[in-house]
Amino acid sequence: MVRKPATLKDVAALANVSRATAARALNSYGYVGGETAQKVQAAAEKLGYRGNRLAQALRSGQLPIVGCILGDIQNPFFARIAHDIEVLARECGHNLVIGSSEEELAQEISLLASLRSLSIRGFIVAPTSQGNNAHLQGLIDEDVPLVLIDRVAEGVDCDSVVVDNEGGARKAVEYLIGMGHNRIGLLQDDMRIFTSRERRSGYRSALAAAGIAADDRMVAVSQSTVEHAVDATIRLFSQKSPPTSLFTVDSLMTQGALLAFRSMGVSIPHDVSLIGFDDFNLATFTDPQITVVSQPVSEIGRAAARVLFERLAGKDGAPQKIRFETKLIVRGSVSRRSVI
Amino acid sequence: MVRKPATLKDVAALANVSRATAARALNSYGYVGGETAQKVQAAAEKLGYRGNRLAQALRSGQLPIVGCILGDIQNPFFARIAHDIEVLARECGHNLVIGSSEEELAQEISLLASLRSLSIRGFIVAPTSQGNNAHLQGLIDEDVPLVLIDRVAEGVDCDSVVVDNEGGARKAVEYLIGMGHNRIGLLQDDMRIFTSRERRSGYRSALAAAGIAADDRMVAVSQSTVEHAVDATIRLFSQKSPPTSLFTVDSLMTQGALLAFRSMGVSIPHDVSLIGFDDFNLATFTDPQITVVSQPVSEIGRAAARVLFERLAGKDGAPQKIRFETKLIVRGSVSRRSVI
DNA sequence: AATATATGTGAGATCGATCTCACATCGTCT
DNA sequence: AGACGATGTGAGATCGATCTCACATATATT
Repeated sequence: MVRKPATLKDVAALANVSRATAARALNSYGYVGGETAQKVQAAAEKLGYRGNRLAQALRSGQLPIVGCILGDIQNPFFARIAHDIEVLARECGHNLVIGSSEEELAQEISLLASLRSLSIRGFIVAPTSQGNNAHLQGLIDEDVPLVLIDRVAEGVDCDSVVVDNEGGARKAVEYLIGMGHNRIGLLQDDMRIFTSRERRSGYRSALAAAGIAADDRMVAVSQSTVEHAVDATIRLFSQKSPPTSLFTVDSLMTQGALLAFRSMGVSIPHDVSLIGFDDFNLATFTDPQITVVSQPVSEIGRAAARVLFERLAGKDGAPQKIRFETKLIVRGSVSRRSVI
Repeated sequence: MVRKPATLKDVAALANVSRATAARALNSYGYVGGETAQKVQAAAEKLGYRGNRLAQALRSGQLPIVGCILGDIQNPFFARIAHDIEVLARECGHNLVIGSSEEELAQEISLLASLRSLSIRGFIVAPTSQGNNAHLQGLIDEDVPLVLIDRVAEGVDCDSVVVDNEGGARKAVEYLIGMGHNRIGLLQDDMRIFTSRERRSGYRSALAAAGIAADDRMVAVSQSTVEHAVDATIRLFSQKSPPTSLFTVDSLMTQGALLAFRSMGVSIPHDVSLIGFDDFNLATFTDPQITVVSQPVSEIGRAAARVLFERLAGKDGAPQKIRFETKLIVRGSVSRRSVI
């Protein structure tokens, strides 16, 4: 029952022509007699011939696969992006290899090396690290198309798709300040991560503009998972004089903060005000609904894929740096606080 | 600046040996002189040689990649599974290609064909369809390892990892009945989908056991996304005599139902009781917390990957049919109803 | 000393598809 | 009639790694 897939040789034999002719007939290039072409088509049909993409790739040097290295597919933000990229890739006749760096530079590097040895055509990467991006520069040096997504990497000059993190964070914090808050907490993930740095920078600049001194006790750092965020929030709010409001840098952390507040019996927005970066499905179900800075998630993956496939199609030119705006969506998780 | 990656030939030339010897030195097989081996290693090192996996694969007939076709990576259930598979694959020196069938059989078939032409080593598939599984049978006929996940396909005899859908659904509905409900709604996705059928079957058998007649007006069908579930729920509860309780077959639909109830001003559990299949992060944050039937999501992907890699390692034997138990987690979204 | 065995190495075939080149066979134009 | 272009086709090289086979040496055994 174990029959090997048919090869071009088989097709050629069945059609009584040479491999070269069979190839011409199937890929329609060069001169092929009409009748011959038919014979070959028929033979291919009968054998269920379906070219070996590996062999084709060996010859052409390129496998019709694009690689995608993200922080974590479990994060709905990245899941959405991965999905959109996959859809576009399929439309372009490519498949998608996914790797998760788990925010470890070493992992990212080894994953990339492993994918490169596959002669993959192009990459979309959400780089983990700030500096140390020789592995990414290496791609560029060898003219392998690379699109950075969600984050840019220092000193790596290539296409990128990001959002206005700093501006979004600033809007959020300015809104809190405008509502009378001055003890504003920040729940962020690791400083190695670009978005985390930018969002913190927006947080800081909003504070500075309002003349509020930065205070490290107002800042908690955790990994970007619901569980870690719960712990970090509890720690942050167990201090003697905790923040009166909290800005969280992504939706998983927002959810973690929500769960933490519930477990601590802290009421939102009565006891603490909350505002998150990145919208999420249940943000409007919770009571109160959660005020967030939203980013156009559905655009990001598509934009990155579009740029990548343009490059694969041979488009030259200066790197495209796409940056989407963010939007403050006011709901009910922030309350006005009379200044004391 | 564009230097091609070094090939074995380059290494051999630099080390002044033949390609064969270089290969032997690098892969340590056959006889190689100690000194020669060193020279080759050094040359490889200097050139940054890193074998072309494509060429290796063409020769061996197999690319160290496993394919994974799921319904939708955006579903946190599948995202979790994909993540776990990716981690295990990496440990086994493989990469992961992901495709989304979007619950379309045609898509699943074409995706599988496209991945097969890559000479991928094995597959993990969540089959969309009930019958019509010739494409899956084709894999088995050619001895390509295949593990079905979350769902099994009729007439396809291979490894599989599923949960006790029927039992889980029965537990949920029995619990509702025990709480005095007899107008029990079901929000399910397409009947083509295995889990949907099984969970409905559990729903039906619980009703039947309690002597409650099945009523099609109590059943709503929608795609498995939050948005579609919102609409379906609203339709279901806009009838003259709507259900007094609802069982939803997955977490996205549960979230959709929650949003729908909120928008309709229906209070849980006062007006309507709700119980969902598959737990989710915010289930304990909502007010009330949501009662669910949980499945061991973190086990499923890992189990499937483990089985797949055992097969890839050459393990023979009868198909493994793994089936995990589900667990009813009682929280606060179901209220006792006095029988009228 | 002669044969057997262990140890190293290289030439060339192979995987499957593609592409260049050479060689046909037509028709057409001067 | 001879020549040139258009049209069709096949032989063989190529992509890069691997593996078989043949051929060397060196060491061991009788």
